[in-house]
Amino acid sequence: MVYCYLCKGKLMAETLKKLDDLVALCKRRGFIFQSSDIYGGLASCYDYGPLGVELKRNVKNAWWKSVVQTRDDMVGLDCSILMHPMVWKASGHVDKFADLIAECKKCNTRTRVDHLQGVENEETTHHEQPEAAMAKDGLNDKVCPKCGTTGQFTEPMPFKLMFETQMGANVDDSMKVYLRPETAQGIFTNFSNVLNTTRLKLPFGIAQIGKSFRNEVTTKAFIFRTREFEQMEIEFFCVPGTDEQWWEHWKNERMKWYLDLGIRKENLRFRPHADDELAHYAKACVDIEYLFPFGQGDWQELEGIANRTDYDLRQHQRGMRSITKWFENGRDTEKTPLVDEPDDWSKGPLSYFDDESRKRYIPYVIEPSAGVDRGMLAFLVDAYAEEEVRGEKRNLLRFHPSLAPIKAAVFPLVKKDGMPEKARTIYNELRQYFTSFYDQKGAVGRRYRRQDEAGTPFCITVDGQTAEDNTVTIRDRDSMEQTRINCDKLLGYLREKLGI
RNA sequence: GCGGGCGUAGCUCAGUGGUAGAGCGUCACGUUGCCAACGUGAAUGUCGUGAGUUCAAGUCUCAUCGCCCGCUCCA
Repeated sequence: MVYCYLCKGKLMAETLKKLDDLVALCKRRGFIFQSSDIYGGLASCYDYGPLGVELKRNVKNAWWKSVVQTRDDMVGLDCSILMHPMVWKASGHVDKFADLIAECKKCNTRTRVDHLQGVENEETTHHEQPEAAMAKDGLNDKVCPKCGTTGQFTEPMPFKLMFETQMGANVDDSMKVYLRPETAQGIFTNFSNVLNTTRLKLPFGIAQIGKSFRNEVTTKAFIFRTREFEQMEIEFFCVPGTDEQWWEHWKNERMKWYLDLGIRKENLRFRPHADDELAHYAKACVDIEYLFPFGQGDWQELEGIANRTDYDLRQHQRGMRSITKWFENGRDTEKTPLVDEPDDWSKGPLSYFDDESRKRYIPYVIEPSAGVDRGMLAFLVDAYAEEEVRGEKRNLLRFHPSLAPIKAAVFPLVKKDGMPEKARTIYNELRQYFTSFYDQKGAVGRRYRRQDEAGTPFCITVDGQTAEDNTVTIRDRDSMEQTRINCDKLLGYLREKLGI
């Protein structure tokens, strides 16, 4: 009858059927608000409210603890959002994030030019030659994937997928810079810094959590795909040849993380990328997907685990050597080509010297890259439940204790006989160890239900018996059952149950 | 960007050209003896925004912003 996040016991209650119900709850309880709400909102931007910010922080902390604090082979990093524009040239984003899109005049469907199927040639519309792709003639033999009409396309138009801004207050003398479209590149550019300061040896990884920005063509479904979003990324550097086993390692580690935090197994799956779907840098990639309640139910990516090989470090070696060219081109990043890779690239400035094999090489990289916001959405969706209790509906969020925004709420049963004072004393002690909440207003039943909707695992109630034997009741969110415990043992009991 | 739906109190929604509403929630006081109790009272509205038509617009028209669904897109 009772669902248990530890044993994955059967869930009797109704789960979330449509996103709307969750959106309403998020607003009602202060998890997530529309950005700039009083101005009519700004599309696909969201703000995290009092409960949401706690949940989001808990998600990030759980990740950090899992991949950094409890491992010997991982360290953390926090890079700036603005980076040297040539970073994005080297990574390929400046070129690849300027997609060309053409619109079918017949059905108004927009399609990426390089995705259009034609009669012949496969690479003519590749990004390296935007001018060639721009030629409208090149689309005359292309077929619209929607309506099947041939050659009825508008001029290809470039889509800028990176946010641009200027650095320097003097507009005439300012430089175009980009808001990072991923946190990964900050890790690559600090690879040698970390190597030189930590005495780490391969294999080791660097983790980072932070905001990234992408001008997505379309956004989707509440906080699932937004243009400003937060990432949790790992770049795990390993000896070439061991990359496949480390890829397997991280695949399993990351899936386990979601399961350990209470997401139901049947709502998670791996989805390997097909060869033609792989990004330009990747040798292999698998997504961890969650069954979201968009529409009729939709498997969508939570996280991708990619084998990036030695692509990025090699690219940055080229980028480093292209800086002179960049100055010569008047700091025009788009017009500065990367210099060619020398023959001895494996001994370059971002290479690694292996003491055991006495060899120098560029490490391979496994990248588990997760979206904080969409992960949070998955935790919310999976925790959402509606139950019927004595003919009344009970809404609750069955968060794993370590994710719950509030760990414990403390109530006096009624507002008299010294109960509020005792309850406050308990509250003041608990709040030093974890987020706690005090409430004395209205009927105790109502207070319990309010905490159910916030996902608070435990409610502690001071009642008439407390004055006699110093015991209080602990009410469990999921089972609604109460147990009595001595106040002296309360903190220890809760810390054990909460894993804190 | 296309097509469909929607936007009225914190939430869910009613209101088809003539005084801005309900339920729930919130707050105060009273009551209280463990699951959204009860009584009394109270606060809360740019009717998404801006124009237009009209004696009169939440209601009709146009534009615009936002959300949901389906496409498209998601290196």
